[in-house]
Amino acid sequence: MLNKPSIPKGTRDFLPAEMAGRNYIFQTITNVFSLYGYTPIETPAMENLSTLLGKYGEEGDKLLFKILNSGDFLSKVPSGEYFRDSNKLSFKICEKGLRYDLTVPFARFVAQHKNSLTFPFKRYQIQPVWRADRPQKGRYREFFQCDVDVIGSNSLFNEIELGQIIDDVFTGLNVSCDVKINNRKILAGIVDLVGESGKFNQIMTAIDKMEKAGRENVIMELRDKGLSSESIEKIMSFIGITGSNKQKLNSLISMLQESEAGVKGAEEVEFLFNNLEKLDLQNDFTFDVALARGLDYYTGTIFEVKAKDAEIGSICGGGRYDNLTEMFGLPDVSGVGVSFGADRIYDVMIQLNAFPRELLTTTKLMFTNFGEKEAAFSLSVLEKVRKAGVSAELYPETVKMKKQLSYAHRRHIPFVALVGETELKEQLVTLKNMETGTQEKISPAKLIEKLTS
RNA sequence: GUGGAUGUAGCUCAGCAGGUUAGAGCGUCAGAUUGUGGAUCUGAAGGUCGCCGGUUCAAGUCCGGUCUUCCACCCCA
Repeated sequence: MLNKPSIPKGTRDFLPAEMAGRNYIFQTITNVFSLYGYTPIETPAMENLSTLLGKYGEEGDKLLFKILNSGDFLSKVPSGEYFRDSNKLSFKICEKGLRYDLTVPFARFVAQHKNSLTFPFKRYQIQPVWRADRPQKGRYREFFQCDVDVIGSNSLFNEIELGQIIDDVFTGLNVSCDVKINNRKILAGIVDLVGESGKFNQIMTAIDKMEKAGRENVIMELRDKGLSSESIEKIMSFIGITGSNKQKLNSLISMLQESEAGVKGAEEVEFLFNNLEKLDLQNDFTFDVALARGLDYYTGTIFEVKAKDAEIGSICGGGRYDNLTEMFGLPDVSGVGVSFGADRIYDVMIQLNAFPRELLTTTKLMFTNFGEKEAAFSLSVLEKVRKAGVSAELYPETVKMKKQLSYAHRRHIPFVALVGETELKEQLVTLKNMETGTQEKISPAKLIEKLTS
């Protein structure tokens, strides 16, 4: 029995119409990346599991796709306990995994190739990543990330540049966004002042839900995690701060006086905003104390971008990581970068109808096919048209005009050249404008002139 | 990973309390004096009712399982 063809949960095929949109996004993004001097790299789809594990937090480890060892993978596993714990067993029989993001493989790449790189190293990387998450709208198991990172520089000018890149990309894509910025040092300072440093990660994931779940739920979650009422109240007084970016920063700096890290973080954010303000940015940049982000490796600035007019999670996110390459044997190299989620950006742009109409057009001119002799003449004109840089094609079969024109119509081909018996005799073509419906009989030279002007 | 929904023609959905040939709209294809699309009219094709199993004389309709998609949680692009 033949089963219906299918693909794994959370993966997708892309039709030509979808690829047009996706490539438009990739092109816009790469153009911006190279405009700022970033160069591309690629890394393998799979990494050694040891490279991936322990970088994304407990939750992240669970979401890694593991790859079963080849050959007789059970032969080396001691019998007994391993066969009662599938999680434990999985690490025994899987040495490789699919990458979960592009940042960790990048850190590995930098540590591995440090001698061939020039620092500060600016790279971009556009490749798919995989997460064994349960799929939902805007959440896939295979999706593309477009990463830009600078590594080997502590300067906050890198952060400013990333802010500009974010602004340029989304302006170019015609999607208006809220760009939220915070700094992990501020959060560390807060947790420190509260005296709950041991619960840093737990507190992070709780307060990250401020916007989505609301104040009450965050308080409840913190209580569930064993924080005292005083601690909770103190935390809430920090993350509940309101006002303009400047006002929030000012009050925060005074509240954080006792924490060196906290003040440092606030000053970094202040520096960032002071500089961003001077730039001509199209999107909204706001300082959000409740922005935490789940990934373990962030240590400084963190970014998160949401589309203003669409219901979907974040479409871009990132931050600074001071110790990631250290895990691969290269200490004291700080990096910062952001990742654009191409698939979600695509979904947003579909929702907002933000794709330019011309995307649908692949061929500008189609020659109709009236018969062998006429088509042969069309072929000679076609050659010249293409040499002039106009994408054009000949309808391959001699079928009814109705069918040929309807084909052109459906493919959004804007011009059709009708070459029939009379045109062949006169060595002319009838150029039809498919939008207005008007047509005129002109020479091949004139045709090219019209289409290239 | 936890909890909850969904699944009927290419698409969006109907299908009355289980009962004979499963419907509509849109789309597709073919025609409306043989060189003209997007409008109209006529007609046609197209469905293992997600899949497997069970209950029943009888299941798209009930039950169980499974897969998919979606929603919440978790987390994130």
